[in-house]
Amino acid sequence: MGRRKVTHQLISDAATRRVTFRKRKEGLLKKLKELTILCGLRACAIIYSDYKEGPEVWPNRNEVRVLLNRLSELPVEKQTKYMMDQKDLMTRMIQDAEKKLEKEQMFGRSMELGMAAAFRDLDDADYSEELVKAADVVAKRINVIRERIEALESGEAFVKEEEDEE
Amino acid sequence: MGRRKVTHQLISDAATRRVTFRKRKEGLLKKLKELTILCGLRACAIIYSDYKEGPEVWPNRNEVRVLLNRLSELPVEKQTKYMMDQKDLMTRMIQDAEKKLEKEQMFGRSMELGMAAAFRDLDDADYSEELVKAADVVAKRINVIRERIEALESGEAFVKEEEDEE
DNA sequence: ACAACTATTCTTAGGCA
DNA sequence: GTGCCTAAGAATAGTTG
Repeated sequence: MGRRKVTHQLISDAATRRVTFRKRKEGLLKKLKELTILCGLRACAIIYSDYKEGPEVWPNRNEVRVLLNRLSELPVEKQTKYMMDQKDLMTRMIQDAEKKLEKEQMFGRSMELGMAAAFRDLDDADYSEELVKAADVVAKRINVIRERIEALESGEAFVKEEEDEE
Repeated sequence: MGRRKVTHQLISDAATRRVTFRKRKEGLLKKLKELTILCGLRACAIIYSDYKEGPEVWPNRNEVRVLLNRLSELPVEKQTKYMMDQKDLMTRMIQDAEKKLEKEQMFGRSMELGMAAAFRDLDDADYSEELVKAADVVAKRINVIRERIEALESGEAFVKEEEDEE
C-alpha cells in the first residue's frame, strides 16, 4: 500500500512499467500546464515511448511547431548557451547500461540510439575540457560494457525479449 | 510557512513569479528525467520564458534535434492521431484572459501570440464540430475582451508595466 | 487492461538569512 | 537576486474490484 521510494532504475516488469508511464505522463503534463499558467509563458513537450507509434506532443502540434520555429531561428551560440548540461545524460546512460548488464536484461536498439546521439554531440560543437574528459571516461566504460555483452551473448542464452509489446 | 493551495492563475507579483518559475522548472525536469529512467524511453522538453533570450531545452539540443527529426518524418495522420486535445488550451486561455481583465492586469504580447497559434490551428487541419463551435465561442469572447481593453486603455492609466524585467 | 483508493513519499510556497 | 528550511499539499506505487 502507499508508495515506496523511487528507485531510479528501469522498471523491469513490462506491465508495471506501462502503468507507471501513463500515470507519470499525466502528472508531468499537469505540472507543465500549471507552470505555463502560473508563470504566464509558453511551453511544449514531446514524448516518445514504445506504447504508441508516434510521439505525444503537448499541448498540440501547432504550438510545438511555433516554438520550434523560434528555436531554429536562433543563432547557434544562443541555443548552446541555454542548453542543460549533457554530462548528466551520459552518466545516466552509463548507469542504465551497467544495470541492464547486471540484471542480464535486454541491451536493445533504443539504448544504442541514445548512445549514438550523445556521441554525435561531441563531434559538432565546442565543449569544455571537463566535458571532453567525461566523454573519454564514457568511451572506456562502453568498451568494458561491450566486452561484457560479447561474453554474455556468446556464452549464454538468457538474453530474453520482453519489450516491444503492442 | 508550509504551502497554500495552488490557485491556478497567473502569479501577479513578478519576483514571486520568477522564483516559482525556477523552482517548478527544476521540479518538472526532475520528473521528466525520472520518467525516462523508470520507463526506458526518450523525451525532450523545450521551455520559453521571459527570463532568458533563448529557449531552455532538455536534456540537450541534440536530443531535441533527433526526436524532432522523427516527428517531421512521420506522416501527418499519425502526428495528429496522438495530439492532445487542444480545446483545453483554448478554454484555458479564455479563462486566463477573463481573469486578467477582472483584475485589470496586463494584456500583453504573449497572450496574443498564444491566441494566434490556437487559431492558426483551425485553418490547416480538420477538426471536430465541437472544436469549431468552441473556436466560435472563443472569437466572440475575444471581441468582448478587446472592447474592454480599449475602454480601459483610453479611460484610465492603471495599466501598469511590471513584466519584461531582465 | 483500467479506475478508485489511500498510505506514504515527494514537491514546493512562504519565510528567513 | 539566491539558497536553505519546513510544514501544507500534491503525486503516486501498490492494491483492490
